[in-house]
Amino acid sequence: MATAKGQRRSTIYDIATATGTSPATVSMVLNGTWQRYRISEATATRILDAARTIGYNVNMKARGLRLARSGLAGMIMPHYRNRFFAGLSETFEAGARARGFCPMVVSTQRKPETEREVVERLLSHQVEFLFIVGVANPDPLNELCSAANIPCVNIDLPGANAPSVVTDNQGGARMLTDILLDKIAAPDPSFHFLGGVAGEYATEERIAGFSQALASRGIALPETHIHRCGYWPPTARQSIEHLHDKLGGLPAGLFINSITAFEGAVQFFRALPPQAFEGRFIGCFDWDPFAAFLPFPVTMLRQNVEAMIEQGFSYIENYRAGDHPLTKVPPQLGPSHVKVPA
Amino acid sequence: MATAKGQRRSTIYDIATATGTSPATVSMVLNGTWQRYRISEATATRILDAARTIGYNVNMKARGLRLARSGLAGMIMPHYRNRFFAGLSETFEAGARARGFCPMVVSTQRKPETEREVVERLLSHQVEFLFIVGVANPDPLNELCSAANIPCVNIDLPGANAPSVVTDNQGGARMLTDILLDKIAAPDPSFHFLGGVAGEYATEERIAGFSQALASRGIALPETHIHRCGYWPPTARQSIEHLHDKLGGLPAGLFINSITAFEGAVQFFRALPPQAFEGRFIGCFDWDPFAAFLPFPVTMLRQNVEAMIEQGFSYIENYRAGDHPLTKVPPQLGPSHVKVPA
DNA sequence: CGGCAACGCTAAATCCATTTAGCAAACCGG
DNA sequence: CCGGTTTGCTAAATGGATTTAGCGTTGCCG
Repeated sequence: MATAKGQRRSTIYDIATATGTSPATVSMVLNGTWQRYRISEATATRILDAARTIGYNVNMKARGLRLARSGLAGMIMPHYRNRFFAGLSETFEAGARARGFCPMVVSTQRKPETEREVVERLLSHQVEFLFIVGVANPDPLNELCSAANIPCVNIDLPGANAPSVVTDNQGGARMLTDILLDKIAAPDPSFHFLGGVAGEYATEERIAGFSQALASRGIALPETHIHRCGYWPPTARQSIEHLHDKLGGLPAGLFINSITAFEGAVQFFRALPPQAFEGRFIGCFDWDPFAAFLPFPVTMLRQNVEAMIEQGFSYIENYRAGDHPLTKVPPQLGPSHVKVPA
Repeated sequence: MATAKGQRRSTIYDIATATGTSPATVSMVLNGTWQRYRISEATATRILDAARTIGYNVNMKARGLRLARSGLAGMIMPHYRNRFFAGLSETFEAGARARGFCPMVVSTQRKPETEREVVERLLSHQVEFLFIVGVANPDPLNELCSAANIPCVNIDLPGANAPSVVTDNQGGARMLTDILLDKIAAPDPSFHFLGGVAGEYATEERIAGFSQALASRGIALPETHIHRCGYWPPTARQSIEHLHDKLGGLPAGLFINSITAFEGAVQFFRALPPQAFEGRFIGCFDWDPFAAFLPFPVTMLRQNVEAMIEQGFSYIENYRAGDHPLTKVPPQLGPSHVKVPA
């Protein structure tokens, strides 16, 4: 890296020399603790002026080393390519800044090896706490944190070894399914579930909620109505296409497990004529501003990003090692639901 | 729970004590430079083992302080709420990691004051270089960097005081307009431009390209066809609504300046019947997977995020103070264009 | 006028990792 | 068996900010 070999960045020693004082005095003045140490106002002003004119900026490396406080707040997450994750990181950043930290958010593309490496890096940079978002298996990462004695919380996917905050997947799925059911006139509608990974926490929780809502209205849910086709859009597309061909049309109710699977479904839907959607109702457990305006009725759930992050900070602030509670935050109806005309 | 000592994090001194060696030896072994310093293999293995069992992790604060190299790569950007910005940060992160840095991306919500504060913070954490993305006025930020002697590049919006990488807005707009023109049968179609801010770099460049494409086919472009209604969706919505009412329908060609303005337009479009779009062609200077599947024909341009970031790194790697080139990266047609049937 | 406090500031230790200079012991050739 | 080299390691300085202990003055009281 061909960094211009110019002049060194200025230090408190430079200021001390320039003002004929000592580094200790400069430090006290710049920290605002000078009154406590009986530095005269004249000296303080002189130092402050000098600092301003040479454009001094603390070296957090040195400061952090001395104080064992880095001022860094860490977060890892899969990516930023949907509103849920984008919202989580922006809310986290705002929260961290409000609390006097510098946020450090790194995306890991859902690769366990990258996740591990990034966590190790963040810990070696001495982040003071860590939010772990959307990680399939947070346990090894939680372990790294507790070995380093750094508080952490899991967001979106829970773990047994750290406090966790997740969306109320089951309750949300029940709510979404009930909304779809309310719209449907047919007596015994066929409902299908699309997307997600077998055995994965969020998927199974949502299937449970979906199933409960159907059961409470006496609607059967054969295992064949559940299509855990993953999250990758092309796979989801293929899956819905197969289903459509088999049924000779769309099912009356379709519950789509995530915005990513929805992206795949939309790619198939656009080939269908408008009447293919008559009497059919689609729900998606996620929200996106454009998806909300597609040419067929979709009810979207928005996960309560703000509440989730707030709860995460609250866990960090009241951190007790060995105590691993789990909070489930209810999702909300997406803006589209409100605006869609009946 | 591999922590031997519950409280403090372990240091090379701990390892030295545990293995009956000196901190210097430990440092050499852990850095892999021990062969060069003639440390015996037996000692090296002993130290490595000890490091592993107590779960040692370098303190980058101390290391960075000594080496004047933090290992941190900084980036600031407005937000992550669209594919362009999300793509920029993910590509940046991958590039930084590939080069051995720990990426530090912070969003600033387009607030100049936050931008300034965040840059100061990143500098005080000694980032080794800084990518400045989508900042209306990068000059004061570039100045902060050069005062701290830290290389920086501007991405998306250029500045006169640092190397800059932007999309070829003018060329891209010309290309997009030409595509729309090719589709239109009418002899003298009316073309409108929607979105963006008067005087803003990208907006004016795109208007210039738009205007050139029209001019080269002899199509008039009165100033009243250009609607710089900002980026906020509700304003864009209102603007397109007014236009529609005035014209008694949509214009033959509509060039929308950004995905955000497009979001507003879509909110209005959905109230229109399908035939309102017959013979009308819409282009958007941005790409989104859902927007690409709306029920009317949209041609979307995808900015070449990968090439932009690569060019940014190349500027950093060949950094020469005082040299401030500008690269314009051509955008590409969004995936939707390819798939849309004629 | 001696003693003590208040005042205004500084020296030096500390945080942890890196690296140069160099020490003691083993070893070798003659 | 002595001078010289090699081997294997350590002491100590360094980087920048913080903080405790303390030093020299002046001012005040008795």
